[in-house]
Amino acid sequence: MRTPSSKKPPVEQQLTGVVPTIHDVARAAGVSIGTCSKALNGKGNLSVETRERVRLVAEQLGFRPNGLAQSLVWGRTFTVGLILSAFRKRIIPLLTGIEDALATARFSVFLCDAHDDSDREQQHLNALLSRHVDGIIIVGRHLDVRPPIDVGATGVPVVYAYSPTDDPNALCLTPDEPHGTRLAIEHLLRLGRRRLAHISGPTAHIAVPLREATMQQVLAERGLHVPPERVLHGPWQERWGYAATNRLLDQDSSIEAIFCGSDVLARGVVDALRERGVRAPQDIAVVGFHNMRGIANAARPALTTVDAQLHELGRQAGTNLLDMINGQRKSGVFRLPCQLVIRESCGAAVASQTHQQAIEYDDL
Amino acid sequence: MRTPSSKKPPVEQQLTGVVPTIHDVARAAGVSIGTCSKALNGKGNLSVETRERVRLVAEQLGFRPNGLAQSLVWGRTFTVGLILSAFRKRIIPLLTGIEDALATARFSVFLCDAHDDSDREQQHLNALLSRHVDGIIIVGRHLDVRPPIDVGATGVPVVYAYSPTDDPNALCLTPDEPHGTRLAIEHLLRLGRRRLAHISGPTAHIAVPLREATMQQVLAERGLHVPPERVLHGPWQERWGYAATNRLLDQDSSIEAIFCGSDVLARGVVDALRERGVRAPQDIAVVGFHNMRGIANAARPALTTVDAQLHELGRQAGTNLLDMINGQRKSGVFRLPCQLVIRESCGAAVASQTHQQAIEYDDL
DNA sequence: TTGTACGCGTTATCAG
DNA sequence: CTGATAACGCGTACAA
Repeated sequence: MRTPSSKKPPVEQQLTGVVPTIHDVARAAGVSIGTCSKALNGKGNLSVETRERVRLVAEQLGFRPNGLAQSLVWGRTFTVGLILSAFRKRIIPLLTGIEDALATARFSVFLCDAHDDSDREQQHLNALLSRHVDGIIIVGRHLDVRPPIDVGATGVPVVYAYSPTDDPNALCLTPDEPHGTRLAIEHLLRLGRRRLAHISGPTAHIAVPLREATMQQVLAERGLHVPPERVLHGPWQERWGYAATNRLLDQDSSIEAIFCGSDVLARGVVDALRERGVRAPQDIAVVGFHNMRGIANAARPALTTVDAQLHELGRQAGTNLLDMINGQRKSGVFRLPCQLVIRESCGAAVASQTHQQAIEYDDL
Repeated sequence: MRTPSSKKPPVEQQLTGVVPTIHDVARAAGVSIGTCSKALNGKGNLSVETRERVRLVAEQLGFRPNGLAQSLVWGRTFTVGLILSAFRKRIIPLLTGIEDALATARFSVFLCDAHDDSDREQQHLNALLSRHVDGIIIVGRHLDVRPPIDVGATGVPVVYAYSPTDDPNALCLTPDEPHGTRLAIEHLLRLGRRRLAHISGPTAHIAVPLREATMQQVLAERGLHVPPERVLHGPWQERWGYAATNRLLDQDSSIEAIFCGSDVLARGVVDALRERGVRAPQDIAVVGFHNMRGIANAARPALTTVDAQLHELGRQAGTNLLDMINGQRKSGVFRLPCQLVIRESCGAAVASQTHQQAIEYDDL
């Protein structure tokens, strides 16, 4: 039998009082806990009077149902796990997109940072599974294919966002960088630029050679080509963009445009051009990648760049996961379109300063 | 009575088999669930043989205790809620610090983004409380004092990280920016700079006037002072740092050093100096704030700047919360020391490029 | 050394 | 219209 006062002092309820359970509400309202539950959840047939009375009492006591007990009964927790290979600036829009979609559906999100360590990733995964999350989102570090996670017999749905995996019946959402590259190159061609150069990062990760190949392909469709000596690889640093530009222009003054593997590099590029007295975009147009707003807007001229739409990708990862949690089966790799953001460094009226009005006013 | 086979098909266990409970383990091992529990948790007195047998069976079945049920029994969930006023780049080190401390203690973290909306914050808080988190960390948007949250009668411990609150018995950890400012100014004085200028952001948030006041105070201790015309406020943009520098030098060529309210501004400053032919640091030394590595290292010269040690602050927020969860009572506002990172723009040997070796090699 | 039975807080299915 | 009572999965005193 249940001791009526299993709580310490059943007296004072307000200040530092023990949190009330449904038993307390039932007792205070003079009904059974069954009735109480029905009253609060709007189920069953109850007299309007009792229902209201119970609700009032619950309100007064500050009753809040214990989610653990609910989850145990429901077999659902309304939580999802978010495993990050690493916590980087660039994926913030992705994270907010995911959070948006899930919080809207009243799901809570477990944040797990694997620190690029597969052991830690496994630990987090185990924790998530014992907490019975309803779904999992994996955000990889690069766009390279990553190994799939093993949820065992739990059947917990998994979505891979950003980096895909090679498990054929997993759902992967990844930015369509070839599409973004195509947008950029076609934009340059439309503006009459023919003699391009490409400054990018280390070839170790798939994204770098992929962008380069796509660039060449788009150009090839017009019978054009970027010769090897106008393609330069180095570290992802402004200084490399700067140095590469100087190296490039020292040996070839006929270049009409530079397509960069990132905004960081592009900023180094425009700095180098300005200091050489080369006008951008009139003499040489520049296009970046990633649309890092701070960098792109601070550059002189502000950078035209490819936006991977990571917030939208995150949102879709979230909603797709919710669908899967609701029983839908989904799989395959989906590449989401990019968008070209046009600023002064290529295509926008040089005088326009509208983009700069996006003041980062919170940067304290 | 409990139906022995409450699971659908008690046959296949491996592929897509239902996840086993402690009952399944007990049955498979031929013991009662009580014995089973003890065997798995190392409690009670069991024969080594049974204990091993049970453990083996559990292993084979891939048994994983249901955390919900455990939490219900323990009265603890080993989870904490992390409420962010807004998700900004700058607080990433803070977040990783928090995650580090908590994950090490095997706590899971609920990530809640309030989007600068107090209603959403309240919703997240309610969700966290019904999920019975063991503790909560609040990360504000600015360094200004923020309103406290109300955990009602739950007694859930709360730590405010970054921005403090005015609840006298709350625990707040916030960077000691006056200390950081003092480090910067004293560094400048040590290098013999006397005629300083200050370029900063909008005065709306406390951090801006506070840094300025501290600067004046440190100078006053040496009988020095920065006159109002050498203190400039504007938006947090590189362009403002650039413009402010030009305005400053147009009317006063005797300035020996510029203390900036952020690295973003400082980068605009060094660009302006270079383009005017003013040498930094020889003619004018420059100090920034925040140590945003990308910006600070890309600037020419690389920026000497104040680091708020947010990773460490996050770590301490985590460990302090764990202490409170374990029963310790803590309160008060604690200001954590900053650190001056010396680079070429003020104090470091100009030729040294060591800092730049911190290549952000993952910036794909 | 092992098993039984109760409790954690809630929902849901029955009788009444 | 309302009240017992059985789950949900686990930990643990207490009994055997």
